[in-house]
Amino acid sequence: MLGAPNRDRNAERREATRAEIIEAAWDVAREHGLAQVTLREVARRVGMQAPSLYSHFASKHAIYDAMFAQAWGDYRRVVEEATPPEHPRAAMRYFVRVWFDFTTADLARHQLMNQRTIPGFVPTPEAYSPAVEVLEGLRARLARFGVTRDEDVDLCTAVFSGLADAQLANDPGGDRWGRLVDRTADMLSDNLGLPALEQS
Amino acid sequence: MLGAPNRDRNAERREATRAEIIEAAWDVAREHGLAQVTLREVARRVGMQAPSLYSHFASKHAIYDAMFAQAWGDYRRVVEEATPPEHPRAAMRYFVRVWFDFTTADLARHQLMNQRTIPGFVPTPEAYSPAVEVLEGLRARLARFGVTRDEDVDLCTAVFSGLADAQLANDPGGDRWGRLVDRTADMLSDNLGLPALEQS
DNA sequence: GTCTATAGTTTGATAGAC
DNA sequence: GTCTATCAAACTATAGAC
Repeated sequence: MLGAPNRDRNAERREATRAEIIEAAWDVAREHGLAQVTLREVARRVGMQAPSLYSHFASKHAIYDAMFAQAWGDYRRVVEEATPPEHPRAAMRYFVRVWFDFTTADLARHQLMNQRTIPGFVPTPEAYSPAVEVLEGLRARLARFGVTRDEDVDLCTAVFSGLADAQLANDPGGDRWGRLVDRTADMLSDNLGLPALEQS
Repeated sequence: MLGAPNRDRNAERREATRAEIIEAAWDVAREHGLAQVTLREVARRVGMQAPSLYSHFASKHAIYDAMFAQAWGDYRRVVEEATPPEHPRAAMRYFVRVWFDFTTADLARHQLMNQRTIPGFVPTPEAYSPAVEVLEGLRARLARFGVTRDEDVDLCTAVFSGLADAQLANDPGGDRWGRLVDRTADMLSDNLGLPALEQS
């Protein structure tokens, strides 16, 4: 009898090709804009003809979908691997900072993650699930500080993204709103009634 | 000699046609999305053939440009005609409310005013000027309350738009973030050190 | 799995008659 | 100022050979 190999080299290469395509799509998005991603250009960069992409993705939207999932998956990993400070106020600063830095680092990624800029594109539930988990993670972390009401969490998310949006929209590549991260976090902490930092 | 007429009926009708075209474009944008506005569909609604639009606008972007100018002009008018409350804290609530209601009332308009969702479209300086004036107006009004530093104004604008963005992105047509308008305004007032409302 | 060839569609814009 | 006719281009997607 033939022993079943414990690695599927075909599947591995297939997955590698998919990753290559997605990476090329990100490159195009960053250089020319998210909506300007074309199959021809993506294919050109991976050394294929456009129709060959259909061996790996069912449609162009499927590529966007994979990019969406990857982006939110990356952010989830960033959040999960990091260890926020113990103190609630310090943690709040940390949450805002991590979100701000991640979001403002890549405009195309921000547009895909947080805006509906691609006509007709709606992420599939599977692609969307990392985003849901991120929000649940935030909810859980805030709950440890006694922040449990939906409206409190909603206030946080709105203020978080407002800051990053303003930075990208009005001063891309700059620091004008980045300088307000700590202050904004403290403002939220005040409003939520988080305990003051002990002074020594 | 011929007396010069004091009304140019041709110019008036021309202007009326332009307005009609812009209105049709808004209708399409609201029904199908801002990026899905096509000259054919706009023309159809005003009873023209697509090429006829070029008698009134030099390009499709010129239509977007006029829409952009109109949207910010409308908001400027709303802000200028309104009389905010005297008290700083009440005024802050008022500012946020006006912005929130105007922005969330029309997603397509919001995308055109505040996001860069149309590939390649950049508003002309003339179209942009109402937006600048709105910001200057806010700056002036905040200055009356002693809020003069750029970073204070930046904080306000970021929080304002964050709230409206969250509403449109996560609960369009709903009220989940609308309920946070007053609270958010108060949070800003606290942070800016605005005087407390006198209690009776 | 990649290719060539091409279908099929949509779109912005121009030329020129009236 | 509006029309018809048409261009020119771009794009996604499919069919079928290899």
